[in-house]
Amino acid sequence: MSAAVQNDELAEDIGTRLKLVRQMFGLTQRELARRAGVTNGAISLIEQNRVSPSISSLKKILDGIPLSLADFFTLNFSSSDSVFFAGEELTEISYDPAISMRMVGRKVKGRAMQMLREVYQPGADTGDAMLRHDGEECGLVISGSIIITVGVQERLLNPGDAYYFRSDIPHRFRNPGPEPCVLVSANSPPSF
Amino acid sequence: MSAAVQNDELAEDIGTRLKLVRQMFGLTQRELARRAGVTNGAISLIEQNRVSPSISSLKKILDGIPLSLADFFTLNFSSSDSVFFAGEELTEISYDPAISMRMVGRKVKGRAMQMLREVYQPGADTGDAMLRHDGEECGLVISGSIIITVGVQERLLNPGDAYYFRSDIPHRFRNPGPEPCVLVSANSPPSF
DNA sequence: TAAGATTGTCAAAAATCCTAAACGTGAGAC
DNA sequence: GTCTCACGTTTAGGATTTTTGACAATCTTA
Repeated sequence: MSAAVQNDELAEDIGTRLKLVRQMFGLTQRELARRAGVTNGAISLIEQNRVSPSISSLKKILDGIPLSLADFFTLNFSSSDSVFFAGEELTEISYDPAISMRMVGRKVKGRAMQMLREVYQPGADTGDAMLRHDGEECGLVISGSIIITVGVQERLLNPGDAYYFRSDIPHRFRNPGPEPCVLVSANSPPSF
Repeated sequence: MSAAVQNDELAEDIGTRLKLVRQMFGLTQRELARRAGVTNGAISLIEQNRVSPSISSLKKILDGIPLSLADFFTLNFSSSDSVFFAGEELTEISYDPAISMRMVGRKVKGRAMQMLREVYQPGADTGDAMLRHDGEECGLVISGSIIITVGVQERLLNPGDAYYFRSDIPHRFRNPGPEPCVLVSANSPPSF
């Protein structure tokens, strides 16, 4: 279904920003309200910019995600932090994987990373219980194809396509095709 | 008088954070209130954590500084961002000025910088109208001594001592002593 | 089709924040 | 000393936010 999030060039207003963040984590107003210990009505009003929440309220809400105030205001929804990169965006990259990987997230501040080679057999699926952990994660599909879900975004990636996202956004990998999918991934900070 | 700001290892609460920021920019509650278009009472209550301000109020207040919400929550008051470095903290540094300068702010993310050699004659003073401009600024005293004021912090620096601060914090240099003061400074981004 | 659950929204009451105007303190000037 | 001024604090009341408890719209399932 890939209900692409509308990439407002700048999510300046708090309401839109909260809504984008909430959807990015796959939460409903009520679910987030339950976790945060506030009412769903409050979240509704805030997201419509009908009210300007107090810091304490916003903090409670973000704790339900969880996300720090600093991260909330720092989060950048502009396309330079985009989740997906088309294969042709990487055409000028050398075939050395270590180098091509860095190029995938070239607009993101450099960090120490560690690469992995992953193979998804036909039908493989990391499952409904979306993965979520600290750090950042990126990868490039080598052969076969795979459906990757990150927050509310979902896409079928073919050889040459790539991804880059924060690992604390719930994510899922599954291979619906008839052949194995091989991809090279990297995560930060190195955990293996 | 050097009313040293209490460096709470983590200024977690909004009130303390706002107070530190306000003092760092040399503003009184009333002056900030006037610039921001709120009342001084509101700022007083917020700084005492008697109320949790709404985002709109906090934004108005920060606009009076000015400082973005993202910067406000990101600002780090921990000692690793400290303003002053004792001379002995630099002892292991080679006598090459270009190298010693980078070591002064070694805990700060590296940035492109440009160095200057400055001489302050006896009585020299950059004046009451505190300097303020974009970028960052650091330096090391070579000979003589100088009183440097940065926000609410003030200190007499002797040869071997050094400083590092964000240039948008109001600052002032003056040499009350009988001999010229020579110091090597660097600022970022390069402006000369 | 209809029942049931889930979603986002809304109106009025309760809770919280912001303003206006006062107060107390401390530092200079005379 | 007293006067004056600037500072941060406090209080009462008006303004804004949050809760409570509903509502209609959209799915899911039978």
